[in-house]
Amino acid sequence: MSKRKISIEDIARRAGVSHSTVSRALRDNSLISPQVREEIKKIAREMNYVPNAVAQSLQTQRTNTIGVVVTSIADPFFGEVVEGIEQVARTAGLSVLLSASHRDFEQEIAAIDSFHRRRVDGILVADSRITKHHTQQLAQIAVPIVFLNSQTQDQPEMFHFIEIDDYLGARLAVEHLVSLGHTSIGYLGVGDRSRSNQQRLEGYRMALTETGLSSKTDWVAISDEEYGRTDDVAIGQQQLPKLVTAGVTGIFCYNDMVAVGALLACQELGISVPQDLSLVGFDGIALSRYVTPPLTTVCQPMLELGRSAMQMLLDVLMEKSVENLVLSPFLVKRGSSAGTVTSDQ
Amino acid sequence: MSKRKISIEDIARRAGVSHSTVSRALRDNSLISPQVREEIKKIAREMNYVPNAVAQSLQTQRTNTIGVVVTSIADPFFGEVVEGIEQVARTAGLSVLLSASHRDFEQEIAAIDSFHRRRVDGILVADSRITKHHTQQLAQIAVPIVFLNSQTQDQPEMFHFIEIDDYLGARLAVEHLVSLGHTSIGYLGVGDRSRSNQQRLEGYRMALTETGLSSKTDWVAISDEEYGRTDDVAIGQQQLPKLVTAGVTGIFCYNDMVAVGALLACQELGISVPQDLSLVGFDGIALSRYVTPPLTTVCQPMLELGRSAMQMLLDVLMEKSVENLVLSPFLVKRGSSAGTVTSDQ
DNA sequence: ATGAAAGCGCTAACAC
DNA sequence: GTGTTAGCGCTTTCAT
Repeated sequence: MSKRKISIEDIARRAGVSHSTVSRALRDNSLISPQVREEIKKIAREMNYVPNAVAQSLQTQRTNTIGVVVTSIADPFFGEVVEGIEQVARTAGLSVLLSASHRDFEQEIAAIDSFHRRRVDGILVADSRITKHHTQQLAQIAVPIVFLNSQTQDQPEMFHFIEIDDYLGARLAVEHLVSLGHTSIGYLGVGDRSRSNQQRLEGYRMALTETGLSSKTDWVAISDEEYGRTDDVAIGQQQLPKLVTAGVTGIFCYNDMVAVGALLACQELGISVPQDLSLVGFDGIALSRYVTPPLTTVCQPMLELGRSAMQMLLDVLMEKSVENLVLSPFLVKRGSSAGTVTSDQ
Repeated sequence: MSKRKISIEDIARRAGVSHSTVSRALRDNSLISPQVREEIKKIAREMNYVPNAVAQSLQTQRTNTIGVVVTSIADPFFGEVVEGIEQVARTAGLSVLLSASHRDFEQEIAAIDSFHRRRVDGILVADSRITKHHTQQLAQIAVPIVFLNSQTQDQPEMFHFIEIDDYLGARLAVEHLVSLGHTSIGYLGVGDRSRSNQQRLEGYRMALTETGLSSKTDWVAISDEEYGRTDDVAIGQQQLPKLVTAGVTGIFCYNDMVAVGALLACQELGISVPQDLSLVGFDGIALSRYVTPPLTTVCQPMLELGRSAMQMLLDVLMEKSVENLVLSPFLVKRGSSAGTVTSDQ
């Protein structure tokens, strides 16, 4: 915190008033005569006074700070989300503390705990791994928490959450492929994201069933847990061959990075996308637009996810009533998917 | 800051000791008898005591928090950098406050000011727009600041900085193209990043001169300021045709996003990369690996940039002597560049 | 309209 | 070893 700074006492002394008068003047309290108020402000400016937010926080019991936990800061998905969060946080005069959980339960708790000690006004947790078992400890915290796309099966019902409709997303992807004429549609998923992966898989199965199609067991490829630690692109690359062997003509991928991996594998294997195989991603990260062919993908409104989550937290802080939110993803058709009725077969 | 929490007073009362004894016990002060210490810790645990970092900060004059300013949180480049920062910050027990400047001078100052009020222990600013004119105001701050890849021409010499060698980067790019046999090499830059863009352009010119080649004026395309607000991909797309018309066979692009834009434009114009035209990017963001063809690019060690910057700040805080750092970029050859001696011309 | 005094929760001299 | 006291810089009754 460096050298001693100017305090309201210093200003008070210089202005020949009490420190409480300074405090009031600086905060435009209506009871201070306009003249002294201006005089005090002038002196404060001259002395380069910078209010000490720490002292203010101790007194007011508000830090005007929120904590945000994401799995990885470098992940383009969370980049967008945090951008959205920060935008509305700043507008509301709140600063954001950022921490990474690396999809590790311990680190997630550690981050939340650190925020708790720092007395943040609220916490946002993306991709949480917290289950009901730990609800107890968290309940103590008494700090408003909003979960974004929580990955736990049993959402602690006492907290607020906002999430994207994975079932709907999966349905959009599958229906798109079906509408293109595909009948052998696979799913390429990841092993360690319990909830979203599971719901997308379920959604995929449901959509298939509803359209009168079925899914063979070998049309679903999920990476082993061991690969879970690898990056998603690698997962896509490793798993793609299986699905091709299984004979699918269209694949719904867990997310865009996985889809990119699949695309890379196709290039290596001489499989043309979308002529030989259609690929659909999930998320709609910037990257999806720039690969060749550009990815057809189920977009999550990432910026809005962040913005709305922050707005929910703001509402909680202002003690408004808050409804949990389920956001709808939307399909963006691009070059990686096409019909099966190939002319040049 | 929510409801009233347990304080050391509460624990003291319950343990039948004074609050300072509790304070000492909790912090393993050697003067407290082991038995009471454990007893107190036990009680603290039972009462779910969570130390109030705000009060600690007010007393110790340290917040164990640093502030980080980047131009955009969603930018993949800064994502990596911040990831690096957060890693070493957390290891050192520091939390990070994150804010975006959107390449706007006012917002940058506002962010720094906000950090100042919050009494952060140190500040990291990436892509700063601060010039000597404002050095005065900043000097008052008396908070250690480390600049990362400062974009101002006149670096305030009183602060620490770490940056990447743009001249060397440009040279690597140009020499690579030259070694491939190119003699008509262009530069595709952006209009609003004064320093890095200028140094890369200069480096490009120097490298050309050194290898005995020249550069025609229309071999350099810089987007207008107006496009500056658009995204880099759009800039690349818009500017590429000019350079092609000018007859270059190889282009050094300001960064990867610009290069991707150029690549997209090529695809539309039916220009094959690298057969008809070689492209070299800058940064080495993940995306560069996944476009087709993958980008040959001058990589900045992004994670290391963040880590080292944070380490520098840590050193400053521990009052070690600190040297400014200039990091070297390195070339990664991939598919977007190739020789000019085309066989099928 | 302004000042005096208490207190937010903690650490650290200084006593004993 | 442990308690007493002061104080970090601010906001906020309560007097006047």
